[in-house]
Amino acid sequence: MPLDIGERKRRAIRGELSEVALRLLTDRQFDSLTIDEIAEEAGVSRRTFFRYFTSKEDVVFAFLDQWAVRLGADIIARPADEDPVAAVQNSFRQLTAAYDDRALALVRLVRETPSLQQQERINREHLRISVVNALATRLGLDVERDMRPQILATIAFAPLDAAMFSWFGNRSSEEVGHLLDEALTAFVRERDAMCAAISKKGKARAAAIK
Amino acid sequence: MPLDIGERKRRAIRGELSEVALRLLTDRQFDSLTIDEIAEEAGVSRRTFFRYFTSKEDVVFAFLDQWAVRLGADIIARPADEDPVAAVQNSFRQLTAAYDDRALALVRLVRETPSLQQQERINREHLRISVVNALATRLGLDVERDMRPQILATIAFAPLDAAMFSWFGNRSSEEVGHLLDEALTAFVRERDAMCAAISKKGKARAAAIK
DNA sequence: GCAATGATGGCACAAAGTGTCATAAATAGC
DNA sequence: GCTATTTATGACACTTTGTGCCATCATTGC
Repeated sequence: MPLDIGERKRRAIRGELSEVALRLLTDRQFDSLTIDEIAEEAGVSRRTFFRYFTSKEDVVFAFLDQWAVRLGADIIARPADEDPVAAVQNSFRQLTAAYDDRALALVRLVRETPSLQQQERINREHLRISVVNALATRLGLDVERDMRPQILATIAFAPLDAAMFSWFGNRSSEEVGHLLDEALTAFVRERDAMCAAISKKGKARAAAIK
Repeated sequence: MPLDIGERKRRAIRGELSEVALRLLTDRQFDSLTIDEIAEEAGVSRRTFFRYFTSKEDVVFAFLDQWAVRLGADIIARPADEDPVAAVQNSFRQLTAAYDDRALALVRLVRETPSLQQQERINREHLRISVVNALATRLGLDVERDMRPQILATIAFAPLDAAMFSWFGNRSSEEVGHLLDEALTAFVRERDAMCAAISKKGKARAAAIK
């Protein structure tokens, strides 16, 4: 049974509302748009709006809904012998390829709206949690007791974070794909430097951390 | 001139307000506490409250005010030949040692209050940005153009994130210091595994990421 | 057809957060 | 010590968010 009818309808309305909101926002400040306005334009009541979205911020990110789910699935589906960090990064690359026009509108909004920056953080957190769970599955570890998936996910996400930070920050005019490339390059370089330092200093450094 | 008198006073009032708020919250839900109540208890008007805090969430984290600044300074002050990641982690260790009772009350609140979880995220982000800047200073890099400080900061923060995630999540009853130890152990293990994998597979893996 | 279930709209309401202005307090200059 | 100027506060009104509640309407099953 692929999505019962009710769920389909619900998704459609959510999509409709989010589309209306983004359209109204094309040349405006996020704060200046009220929910009453969105609701009226979409032909529903404000009360109904809040049955589909928990907050005004929520509606802007609606179209990223399924990302976390897909990313997790992709990671699990990767070849079992692939390095975990590489698996995450390759899966994520696929996902960013799906960025569409709405993403660009979104970036402008996020840049100039603190409350949307928060929402973006939540979004990324969801993505991260999804990655953590996927890695735990891959490695056969229990997320509740073992911190390794957490650690690996954070490390694998480092380039993504750097790229996003730049994109939503002072380099929003550049291609996100290009920024990600740059971040991955920096990642590889730092990782290799770190490894080189370790193999040289060895136990001395391990002791220093402790 | 160490802090003009006005700034001192301002800090004192902020501290007072935050203390009152935390006291009122000892056995209550965060949402059930109104700003009117805090203001009245502290003997100021609601309008004045909002001159010291930008939001209700803000007041809970007030006592962490200077952490980011201190952490950044600590990192810069570390021996120049110390490994960057180790420098961050050692500095952070010092900071967590300063966790006091208020931190425990805070954990309970954060656990059961979504809006505080957001604030906590923002807090951690500030900490991270502070680390990024400190690392850039240390390495003589420009944060605007070079992503390496970002990458390094994220990697160095991985154990912290893991520890915090557990602490604010399902292991809030344990010592945060202990959780951090555990995270650092996991970090070292994964880092070493990563390095070992690289030195073995070498270029094959670098190509796979690309 | 009819009953039950669920979605919607309208209303009222609490609370957050902001603009504005009058007043009180602190500070500087003389 | 007195006045002028700046700065913090309080009071009030206002917009908006988000929620509880209930009557109404549509959908579905029988």
